[in-house]
Amino acid sequence: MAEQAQYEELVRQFSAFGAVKREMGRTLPSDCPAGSAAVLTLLSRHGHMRMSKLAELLAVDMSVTSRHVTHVVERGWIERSPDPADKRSRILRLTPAGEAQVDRLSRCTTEMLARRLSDWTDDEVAQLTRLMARLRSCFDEQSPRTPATPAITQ
Amino acid sequence: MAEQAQYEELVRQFSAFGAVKREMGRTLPSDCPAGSAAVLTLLSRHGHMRMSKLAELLAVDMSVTSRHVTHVVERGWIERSPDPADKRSRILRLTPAGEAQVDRLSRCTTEMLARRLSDWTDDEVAQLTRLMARLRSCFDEQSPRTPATPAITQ
DNA sequence: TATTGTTATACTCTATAACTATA
DNA sequence: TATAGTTATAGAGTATAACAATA
Repeated sequence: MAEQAQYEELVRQFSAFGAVKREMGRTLPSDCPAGSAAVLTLLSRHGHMRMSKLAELLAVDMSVTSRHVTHVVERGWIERSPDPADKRSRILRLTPAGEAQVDRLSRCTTEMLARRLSDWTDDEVAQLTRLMARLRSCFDEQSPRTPATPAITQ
Repeated sequence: MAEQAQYEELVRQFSAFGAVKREMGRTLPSDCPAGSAAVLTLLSRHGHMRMSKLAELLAVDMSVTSRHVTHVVERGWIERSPDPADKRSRILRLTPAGEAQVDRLSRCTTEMLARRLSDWTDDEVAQLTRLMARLRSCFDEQSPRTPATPAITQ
């Protein structure tokens, strides 16, 4: 349990993080904004899934997910096929072109981070990653935005 | 210098951080969105300053700063007076009502963080704060958005 | 001419609510 | 009735460019 001044400083860093996000965004291809990149990355990492699952991983409303997915489908990077088991659902899956795009994105962001964080050690990068992951998990739990399906752990 | 897989994981956390930001935003008063809160916090921390300085601290374009400031001025939280030394400039200063609002915001976000991070130690909070500050500094330097005034260190 | 700041316009991301189709 | 997904609408945040006033 930390003190008020510490929390205020943390909030300040949260706010300033926007600049990092925007700078990351500038390195992305112009036809692949951050929302699309997130969709592709998650599908690459977790494999095919339904809209609702993707919305949960993105931690945004399904209406938002739907728009991102439409954008990505229009570019041929993922396919959206009906789920035979439940005709309301649609299964999302990366196309070969989508996998190529994921590679491009990965190279793109990796190079930029390698440049920006050239004086960070492996361990420092890992620490930041771990702390941010933990932070997110603390904001996931007991959220008013908890999805219908309770306690999905991967 | 870290490896590609590590960077990809870090990028994933960057992307997911949006959920934290949005949850933070939900605790703010409805007439004080994140942009306004950032303006107030920076003025409280650094004292009165000009638009250009505030834009630099916010790390956004001055046009964006101008809109946020207008919103905050309209609510009576800061005053925007002409700079006698340079009639193009305007000096921004918290009003007493603004200071009260800063206190409200601080209590608000502090309580929320104390609730969310109840099982974090002081040291862990400090670590995350430090790493995020360093991250930001790595993205500030040599940025294409470097402001006209070179190397302002507080 | 260059700089400070404002405004107009456009784009991205997000949520809420209304809707369709299926369970 | 309830759930999966889409679409319409609205709001916040941002950047670029054109502009006014001053240096």
